[in-house]
Amino acid sequence: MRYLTTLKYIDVVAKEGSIRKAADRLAITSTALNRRILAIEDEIGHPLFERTPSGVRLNTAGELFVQHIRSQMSDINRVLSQISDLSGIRRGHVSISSGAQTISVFLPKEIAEYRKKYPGVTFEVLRQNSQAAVESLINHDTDTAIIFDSILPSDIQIVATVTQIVQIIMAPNHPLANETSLRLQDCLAWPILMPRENEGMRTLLNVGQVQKATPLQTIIEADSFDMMANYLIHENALGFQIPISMSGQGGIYSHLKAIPIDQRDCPSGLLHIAQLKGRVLPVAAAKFQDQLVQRLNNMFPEDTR
Amino acid sequence: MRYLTTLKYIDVVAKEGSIRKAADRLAITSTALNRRILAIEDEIGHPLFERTPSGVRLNTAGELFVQHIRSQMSDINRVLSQISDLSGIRRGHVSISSGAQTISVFLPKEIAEYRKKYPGVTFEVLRQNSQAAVESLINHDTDTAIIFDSILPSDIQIVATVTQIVQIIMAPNHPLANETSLRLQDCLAWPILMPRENEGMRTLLNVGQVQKATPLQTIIEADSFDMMANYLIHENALGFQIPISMSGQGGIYSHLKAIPIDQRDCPSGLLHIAQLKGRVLPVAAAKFQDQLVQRLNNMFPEDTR
DNA sequence: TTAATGCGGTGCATTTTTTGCATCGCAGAA
DNA sequence: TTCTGCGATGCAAAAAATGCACCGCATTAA
Repeated sequence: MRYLTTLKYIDVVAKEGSIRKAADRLAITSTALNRRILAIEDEIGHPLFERTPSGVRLNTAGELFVQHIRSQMSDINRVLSQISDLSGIRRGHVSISSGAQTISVFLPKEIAEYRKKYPGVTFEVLRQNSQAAVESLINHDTDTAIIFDSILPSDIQIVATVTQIVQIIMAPNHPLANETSLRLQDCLAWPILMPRENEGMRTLLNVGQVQKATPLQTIIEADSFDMMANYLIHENALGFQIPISMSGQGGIYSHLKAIPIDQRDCPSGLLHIAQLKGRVLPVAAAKFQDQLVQRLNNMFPEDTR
Repeated sequence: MRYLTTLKYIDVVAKEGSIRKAADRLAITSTALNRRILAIEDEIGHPLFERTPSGVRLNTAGELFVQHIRSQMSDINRVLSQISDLSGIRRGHVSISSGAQTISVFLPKEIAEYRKKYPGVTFEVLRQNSQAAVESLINHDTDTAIIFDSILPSDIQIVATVTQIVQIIMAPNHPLANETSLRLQDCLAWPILMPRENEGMRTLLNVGQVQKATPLQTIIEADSFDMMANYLIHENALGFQIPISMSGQGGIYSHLKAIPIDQRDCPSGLLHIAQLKGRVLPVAAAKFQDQLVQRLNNMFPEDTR
């Protein structure tokens, strides 16, 4: 969209923090870019950038304006894809923030299924923790997010929620593999693979650890659940997981045993589908989000909120 | 905003229904305008207008696009006024749809009070019935609306609601002036001033009339409550009104007597403050709306919903 | 302290885009 | 039928955006 170029430019400058760098990336001269910015600042009657010796930085007005730009850009994309729909083209793009718990097994399956119906739709998947996912939604970098965390800021709209109990996973020949429920103290004797601090699940586990003062023997902290799952094949250790991560038929997880932690030791977590509040999603993203919500409802009918 | 000119042009063309007329209004040549439109249609890859021998008309894609344009335009205005706020200027513009019941006495008082605090804010008041008010909100022609009607479409967000009982108004020396409550049959003997069909109050009165099959002697149908109120000074007739219309200290209404209709004959109506769902109002409009809501709560504490 | 580097801003010639005029073809109206 | 008013188009003039060379300035490195 031609009329949006200036806005696009401003967005890039804001992101690069320097007019020259942005100009470079946009394949124009810094002069031209500089003048566009001066022109629009003049038109607004208020500067958008603070000039520093090392570049530029958005001031408050700039923050407001850039926020508007981003919402405008994603809205025009939505409108354009709706218009394409009219021509029967059915194309579009969906951008998703996903936590590590869902990105490996759950999400690929869902995307594949969606693309069977709409092969013209392209996807972009970002693996992000809760905080980064929220930021991406706010910046319009992603359309929808799958977040495993209890609380979300108020400018995020929760579209669906399921509760997920934390499970302990292990090799099928592990001595604990035949239990139906485990308490944290049962795990003291075994090496533990622990999710990293900024993962939602870690928060839940911390609750149990602090309350019970149970010093688990954490041998590995990782932010990749796949890595941890694969490790369990090689050592008789214990890892943690939530049901949705195990939902796939194939893969590593089908070789592992999952046993729920006793509720007294570790509260259940909440898995949310979320989007930016007040934003109208592009058709493709809205439909995909619908599919996710419906899938969660089907997979965990009793845990849906 | 320079980069919005093309969008503005499209909006005008859509409203005028003709490129030449629009060009005339925009003080440019039809050629230039025509080519801008062709260019953007080309860029979108889909026509926005249907060409007819007598002009142009939006097609479905155009409707979508124009909707986007309007929302963008009002959003940029919001952002700009926020930015002005940063400079401490405190200016802005509020555009209001109001029914005939509130436009005469209630609204001017509120606007005056608001402008005491923010003299830089300008106002635009449209007297519209329920349907037109809804349309104006959707088109972003107005920011907020005061609507006396029971049901509103789902794309309108109701911000506040008070119930308003219908009252019968008359000259203070009217034989019925000392009653504390009136039934419709009490009015049969007197000439009636009736609100017009598309007024919300008329709907309420129709309920009573149909149920009771009471043929009121309607001598004047009007869409101006002021006109009707003034008429009551000259003839011993009866009119209808709701409490909020009488709220002023001075004016015609202070010379008239208002007596509520018995609830069995005429249901209470709902007075809503409403805005377009999902829209972020400009600061000035948001503050004014807040003031209205608070005022209603204070005036009719027991009737607020 | 000085030289060097990298930043945003500016004057001027050049290129690109937009505009206006004259004109066409077309479809209803008179 | 002619006539009128509509959107579209070729072409030249006007306007806007761009690129180049260069400025002043602040920070950094020597």
